[in-house]
Amino acid sequence: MTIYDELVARGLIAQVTDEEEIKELVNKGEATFYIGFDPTADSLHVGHFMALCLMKRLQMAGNKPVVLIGGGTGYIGDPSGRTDMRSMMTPEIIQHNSECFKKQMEKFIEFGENKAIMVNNADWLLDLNYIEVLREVGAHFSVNNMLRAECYKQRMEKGLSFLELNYMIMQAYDFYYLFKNHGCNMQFGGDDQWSNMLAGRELIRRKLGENSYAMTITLLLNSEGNKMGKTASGAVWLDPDKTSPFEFYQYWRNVDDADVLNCLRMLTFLPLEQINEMEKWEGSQLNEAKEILAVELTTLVHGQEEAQKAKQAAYALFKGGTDDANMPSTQIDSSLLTDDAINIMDLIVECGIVPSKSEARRLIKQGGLFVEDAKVESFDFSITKAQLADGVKIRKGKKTYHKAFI
RNA sequence: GGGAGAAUACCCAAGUGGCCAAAGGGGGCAGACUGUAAAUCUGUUGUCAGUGACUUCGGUGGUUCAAAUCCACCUUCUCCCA
Repeated sequence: MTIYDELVARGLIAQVTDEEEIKELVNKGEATFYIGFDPTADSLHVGHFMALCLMKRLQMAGNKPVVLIGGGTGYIGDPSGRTDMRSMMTPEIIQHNSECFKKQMEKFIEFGENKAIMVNNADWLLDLNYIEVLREVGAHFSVNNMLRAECYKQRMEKGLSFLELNYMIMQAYDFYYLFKNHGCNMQFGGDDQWSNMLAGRELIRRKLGENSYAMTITLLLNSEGNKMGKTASGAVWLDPDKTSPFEFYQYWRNVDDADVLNCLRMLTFLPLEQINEMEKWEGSQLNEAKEILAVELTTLVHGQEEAQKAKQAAYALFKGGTDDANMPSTQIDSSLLTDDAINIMDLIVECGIVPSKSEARRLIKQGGLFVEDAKVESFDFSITKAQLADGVKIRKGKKTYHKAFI
């Protein structure tokens, strides 16, 4: 199976500008493609992960990836798919975030001579001269057309600043710049980037009279049509300090039945035959598929060792095993103890299991808090120093486990 | 530049002087049922202390015994006209 067919079979491709030509380019390994990442946070998340996987797949097929860090576009903020204005980031934060991105990416993509390269559009965008840009680039854009683009349409109601309107132009310029200076003939991105990508393609055509290509990746949605990789407390991060390997594992272990196969296909590197085999699985057997998904992804992101630890921790907690060494834990400072003991509510707030004491109170009242698998019945329940010395297993509801020790 | 309007808790959205910690929905959390799933049903959802206190309705001041609600100014956004 050719790489292009595989991408299609995995459901990764949303839109392409020219299927036949792209197919040939990619299959022959002749594409130099770029994907842009805006440094909006200090860690990559699951959404980025998909793009990285795609890069890896294409790299394995001989194509050359260009990672573009949006150190310059970060100054503007992409309005696509957003209903509110992005808050502006300071240069220091952008710089910091860019560096965090770079570190994380190095784990996935091979950089180096004739391999992937990484560029930062701050290097060329920040020095642009306004008048020059208007003449050289702005002249090629029709505001009428821009406003027709899907990404701006949604914002016509809520309002769109001139700053944000320029995001498209900056991104188009990026593509043009990379085309000219790095021979980059293709751009990939999330499906919400489609209009921006077409704009770049258009710019290249008008300025250089050359053809370039664009392709978007299907957004990872769950069966309800929401973006995946989001939890109530925010995104699922790739940084182990922001989302622990155990939580990461659990996130995937807990996806809806309806979404498992999709995730396996789009996110893992398992052979398609193997995944198709799982399609026959039904009911509780899907739990196995979820486990495979969780192990595969955790391995990719955090390494095999962490993945196994997470799996074992999950087994210990949910299948009655004994190994509880790998669950999330918090060390309690002895200064929090009074008379060598700590109240259970204070303890779980300290561990971050609940955000406030009121919430802790509620939890206990509703019978959702367990210490060493025994339900906590009273607000006065407390844990002694001796117990903490051995490590105390705390459970909130059915799925949240935490260990406190001293 | 002129005119009209909006800002409420995680989100959407009621509320136009005391009965407002603030309806309703979504989301979240917990319970039951399950397969660590979905759907469903129940409870809960500002903070701190056990039936009470404190802080909240864009910001700052003011009127009043009493303000999310009235007034002034500021900020941000939307719409109409130029």
